[in-house]
Amino acid sequence: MRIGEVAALVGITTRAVRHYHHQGLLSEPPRRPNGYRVYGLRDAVELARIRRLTELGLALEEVRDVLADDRGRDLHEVLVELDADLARQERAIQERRSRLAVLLEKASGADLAPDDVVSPGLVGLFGAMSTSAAELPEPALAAWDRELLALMDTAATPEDRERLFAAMRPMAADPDAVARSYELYRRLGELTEASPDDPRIPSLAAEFTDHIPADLLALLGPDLPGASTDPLGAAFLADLPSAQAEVVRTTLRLLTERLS
Amino acid sequence: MRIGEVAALVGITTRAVRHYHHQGLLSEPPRRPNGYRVYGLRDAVELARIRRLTELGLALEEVRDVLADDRGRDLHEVLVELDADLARQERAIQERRSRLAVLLEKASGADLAPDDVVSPGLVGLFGAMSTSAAELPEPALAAWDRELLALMDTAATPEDRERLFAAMRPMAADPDAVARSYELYRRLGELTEASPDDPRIPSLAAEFTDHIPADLLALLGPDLPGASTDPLGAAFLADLPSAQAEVVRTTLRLLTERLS
DNA sequence: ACAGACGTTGACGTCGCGTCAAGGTCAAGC
DNA sequence: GCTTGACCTTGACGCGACGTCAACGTCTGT
Repeated sequence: MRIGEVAALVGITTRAVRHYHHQGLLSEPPRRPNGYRVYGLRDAVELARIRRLTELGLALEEVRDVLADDRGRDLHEVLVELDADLARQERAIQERRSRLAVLLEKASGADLAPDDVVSPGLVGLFGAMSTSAAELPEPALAAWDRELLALMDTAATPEDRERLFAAMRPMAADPDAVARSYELYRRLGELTEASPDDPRIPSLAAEFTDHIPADLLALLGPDLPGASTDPLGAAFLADLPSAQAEVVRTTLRLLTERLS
Repeated sequence: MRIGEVAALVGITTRAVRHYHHQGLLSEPPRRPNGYRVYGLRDAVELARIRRLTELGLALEEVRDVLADDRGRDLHEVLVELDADLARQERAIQERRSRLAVLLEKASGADLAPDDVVSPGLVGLFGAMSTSAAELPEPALAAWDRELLALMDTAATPEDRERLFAAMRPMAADPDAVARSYELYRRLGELTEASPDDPRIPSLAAEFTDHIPADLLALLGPDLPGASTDPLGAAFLADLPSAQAEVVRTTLRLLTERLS
């Protein structure tokens, strides 16, 4: 047989056959005087073996090792390992699909924005908030805060997220609390052009401080953004107009005091 | 923030961040006088968005399109398509795992050779044969035939295989039939050194012909290897010593006559 | 002053082939 | 004999999402 025939017989391309030669998986067969390779049935059987193993997901190098060692022990180990690997992949795909399912379900009712691609827990949190705030316009700064939450969603460990979202859920589900949050954000928004010593700053900071529930504060406590050492806090403050940054700084100071 | 800080914040490598810049997923931020990139919170949020989408399995190009078009319709289509793709992958993995499971189960009892990596149907067929022939030594040519079967396993369509294996199973499960097969193979093996006009050839061919059940012959009928046109038959005969090839040729001729 | 941890650009490696490019070979039909 | 078209040959680049040097400049702490 010539290369195209043997390739068609085992259902692969001629390119793949030559590739296997090149990688040392299959020894080069004899040639006709014109240079054409001549394959026998043994080659076809060997190719079929290679193909079955690669279709299982073995890398070509592993296939080569298996065919070289040529006895079962080694193959068995490889297959067990492969099965574990496939199991991992399967779980990963299922995880992704479940996240997708949440998104697609949500999208069937409402419109879908790119920043909505977050963990199911956070989707639930946002859903609760938007229900609570059904009639209220959302202040720009609150939307920004939501983006920050989405950012945290990728940064923290799953357990941390769970606890954080659990602590926030009561607030998100309470229409009064959400309305109060929006009111505070609105007043913060009014300070865009204010000077850093505006008289409204201390009182607004105090009200923000009072608005944070004790359990949520306790949870946040250990790593309250010091705004001095960590780059996240620094970038956060650097992005805000100075009066607003002052409110945040004061609020953080008050919260730290409340913790001690 | 510098690049390492923003990368750590969203849980990716600096190389990935620069890659995203290079691919146009994220615009280049301003630089310090020393050339260092300076990132703000918006960049971190954007990176987190990119990361969430890529983790779902979107290609960078798709992510770029989604972020560019920036409204839900397009994203929704992409996600539906993605879900379908993931579903395909999941099925493929499950298929592979189920084949692996058959192999691993079999391997726990007996030893495992590379050529045993075949379809479940064929594994069952071989299992039935080895049970039927528990006490008999397997002739070398029968082993060779088994390899050919494994070869067909990859070549034919699943339905063809199913029917073929179904037709062969009664023979494989019948100890008398298997013993008879082995006997014929043994006598074929004795012809390795014989001349092409050895007197044992016609009778052996006749016995082989009689040994094939009618239903199996009917199934094989349409594409009985003519040994003239198709390369598989030619290679098969070319690989055999001349006397044995003569037996095969005669048997094929007799079978063809029996069909007409 | 110097070590060590950061940053910069640029380029090559990964893996299993697909896909040209630039030819040579062969059987069939004119 | 000539052409056409299907096959064969080797060699080299492309893909996708970065990892990993290399060769170098910059900042920070002791």
